[in-house]
Amino acid sequence: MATKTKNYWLMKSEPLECSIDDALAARHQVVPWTGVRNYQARNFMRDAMQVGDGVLFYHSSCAEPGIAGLAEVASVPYPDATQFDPKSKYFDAGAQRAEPRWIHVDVRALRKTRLIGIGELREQPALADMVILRRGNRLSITPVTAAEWRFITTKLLKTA
DNA sequence: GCCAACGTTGGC
DNA sequence: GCCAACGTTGGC
Repeated sequence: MATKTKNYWLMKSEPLECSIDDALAARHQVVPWTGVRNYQARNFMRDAMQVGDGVLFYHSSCAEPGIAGLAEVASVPYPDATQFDPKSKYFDAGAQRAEPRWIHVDVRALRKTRLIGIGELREQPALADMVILRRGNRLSITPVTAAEWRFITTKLLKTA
């Protein structure tokens, strides 16, 4: 069986909900990536992610948006329990247990990094084509190229 | 709080 | 299937 190439992702989290510190403090540093309610983002998790893929842990909707840590995909895709919980803000009345609509993976935080703000990311010619930086981008999970990953984790983070 | 951009919904 | 209205995202 052929081993697939490792892929890379940027995953947004609101730090008030789950910051990189929260993730590092979790049991085994693993958090279930619940609450994604966008089909494109779901499809990345369901169809393309593999255990061990690299993840840029990004803080969004906060005072200092940017990359805050490194993580990895830690599980295969499985149904998001919050879709069935009427008390959850992610409850989806249309989701059927027999055919779950929302699927997610677990993410393991590896380490906190210095905060690489969105402004700094935009300054890098090497990152000019990053999906996250595209005009109007709102996707909470976006693919990162191997070259972008290498640039960020070696060049931008070499002293961190 | 503003608002551009985008996804979803639902009437037709 | 079209598309206007509406809701959400997320940086600023």
